[in-house]
Amino acid sequence: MELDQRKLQILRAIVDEYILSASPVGSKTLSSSGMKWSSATIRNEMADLETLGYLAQPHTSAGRIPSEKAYRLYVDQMMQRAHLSDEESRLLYSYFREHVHGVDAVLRSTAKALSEITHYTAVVMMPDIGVNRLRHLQLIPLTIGKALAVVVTDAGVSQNTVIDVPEDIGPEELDRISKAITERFGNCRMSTVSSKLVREFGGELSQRADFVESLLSALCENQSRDRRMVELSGTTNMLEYPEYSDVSKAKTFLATVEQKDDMYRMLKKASSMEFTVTIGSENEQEGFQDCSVVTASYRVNGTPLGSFGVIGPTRMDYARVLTILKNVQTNLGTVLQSFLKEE
Amino acid sequence: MELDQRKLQILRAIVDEYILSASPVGSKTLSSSGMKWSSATIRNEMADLETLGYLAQPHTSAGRIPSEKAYRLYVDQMMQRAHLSDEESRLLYSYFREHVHGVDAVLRSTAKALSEITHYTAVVMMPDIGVNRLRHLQLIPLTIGKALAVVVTDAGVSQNTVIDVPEDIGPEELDRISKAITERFGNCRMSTVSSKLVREFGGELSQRADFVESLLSALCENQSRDRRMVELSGTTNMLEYPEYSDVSKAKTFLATVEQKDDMYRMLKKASSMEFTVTIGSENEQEGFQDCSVVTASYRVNGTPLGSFGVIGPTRMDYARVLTILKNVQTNLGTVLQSFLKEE
DNA sequence: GGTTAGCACTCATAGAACCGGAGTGCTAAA
DNA sequence: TTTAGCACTCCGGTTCTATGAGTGCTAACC
Repeated sequence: MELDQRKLQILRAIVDEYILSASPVGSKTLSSSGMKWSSATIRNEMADLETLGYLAQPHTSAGRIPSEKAYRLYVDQMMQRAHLSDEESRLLYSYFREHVHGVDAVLRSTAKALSEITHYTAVVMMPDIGVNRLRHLQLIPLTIGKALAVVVTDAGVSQNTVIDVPEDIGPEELDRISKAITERFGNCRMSTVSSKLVREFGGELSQRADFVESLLSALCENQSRDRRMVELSGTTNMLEYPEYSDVSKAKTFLATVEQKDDMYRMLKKASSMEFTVTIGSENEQEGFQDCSVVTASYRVNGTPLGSFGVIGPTRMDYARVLTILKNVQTNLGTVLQSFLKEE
Repeated sequence: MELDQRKLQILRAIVDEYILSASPVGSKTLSSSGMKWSSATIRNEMADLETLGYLAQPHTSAGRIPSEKAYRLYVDQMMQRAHLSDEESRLLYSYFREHVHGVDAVLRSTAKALSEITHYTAVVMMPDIGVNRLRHLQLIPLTIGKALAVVVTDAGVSQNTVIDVPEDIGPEELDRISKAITERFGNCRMSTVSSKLVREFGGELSQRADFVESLLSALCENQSRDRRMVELSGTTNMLEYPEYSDVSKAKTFLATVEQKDDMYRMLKKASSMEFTVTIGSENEQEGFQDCSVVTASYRVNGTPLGSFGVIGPTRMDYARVLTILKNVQTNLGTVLQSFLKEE
């Protein structure tokens, strides 16, 4: 069933107002603030919108609040593009100018910027290493039987990994192996640097095939096991909204958001889409039933590397958040590009 | 003014009870739970204790709550040693058995263990690099003009640092410089590897003295600027205590605890002491006026490397926390020792 | 027909009044 | 010196009431 023009207009006004005030919107409020119909007319329309499932009443004789269905409609069709003030976009940009020490730092800085500007909670996924190209592998001896593997890719530096080394491999040989791998696989995507290729390749590496294989699997495992691959910021911002004036609600939210595994899965899933908006119960996470999550992917040369997003109450300012995300997306694209310029 | 035996006994009972219940303790409660005096007697003593400043009354006709002065006395003189159940100490120990991938991982695991076992907020300071001995320095070329410096010390791995490199130094030379520095300064304390020594030393290094100098200063600066040098865990545990059922209080607490710079300073200061107990307003931090902080230092061969601690409400279970910290301290000492065995 | 004014009705919220109970301080007796 | 007793205080919870924002419905209006 199609909503006519007037219904749409009223619905939008209600959503806009509710996003701002967080309290149910009444017909009088609307008619006295720039609506050209009387409160009675609006009342009738609101009753219709309620039976259609776009509005809900906390109790009789309260105003209406938007349902999730309404937010969905709002986001998909009705929302008007928000505008960032010059100062805001300058502020936003400055976050990317300051820290240029590698991809990780930029992404962490992104999380901070997002949370500070939106006043919601921001979450940023560190890029999957698989799509990146190997620049340099260095094995550094630690103690007997242990070494540190440092992987540098075209997108920056990955986590260091502590690996086991057969006792008969000395520091010099580690160095030689590092050089051989770097030389052979430099500029290959990490995901293709598999043990298969190693076995096919002759020379020094083939003699140490077992070791190299275990090395690579250790690198991959470390990658997937590492929980620090999502950066959070502004978790406590949520405590400012009346939705979370109840401590127990705040606690479940904070607990959910700190499940880095879940956050990672969520962002990973979203990274194939340019933007996603997930409203209330559309979220898989138990603790996000009253939240909305808005994400954007960051990409370099069209390849999606990962995603980042903002988590807020369902009545979040979607328009504003989306423009901010769009802004960050392009900024981030430019900065990341600069890390890969000599592809 | 000295407190007689009976006053002490009553005071202790009040503190014990208040730590448990979080609500003011009345004279009847005490007399009916194993105290050998009548409520009237206890009442008189409580009145005395109040004028002496050890107790406070939230309002007339409420029970008494301990003042900070009382906690101080309790901690310094009256507290009885708490006992950990076998299961608890086994659990505690298991945290140190699981993750043995380097110092950082152990300390992170420590934070988690502390917060989970105490149900308070735990904070652990990463060790200062200065006291450690250099094992290996590796410079890895990133792009033109940039390189990654990886420092391995006897205590494990430090953060990686991105440094600037003069354009006329190529990958091979970086490698040679790495080796030269490693060879010359291997086993020296990081703090003594200063540019002075570099200048005094002949050979390749002296030709590149400027670069090496800037390299070392970059390493030191990175060390001091890095905000990730304190690990937090269980920040949201505090929301479970009635002290923080008010969201605004919870927010100020969380905000304070996330000031990693301040936390670092606090722990750094405490690391010269074996244990510290800081009660309420004794804390420098604004947001900790209603909290107590208990810390312990971790040391290897007698040298203090850093410290860790627990933050909770002033009515925290000091006895229990202290035994747990003591336990962790020895465990940590043993584990860290094993990283340095081949000194 | 759609639109609007008017009116009775609902119900959450805030404040006032009230009460019970836990706890005190003081006094007097043991 | 200790304790029983008693009057008093005051918080916290409950109940009651007034207020007002907001509704649905009806009837008049254009």
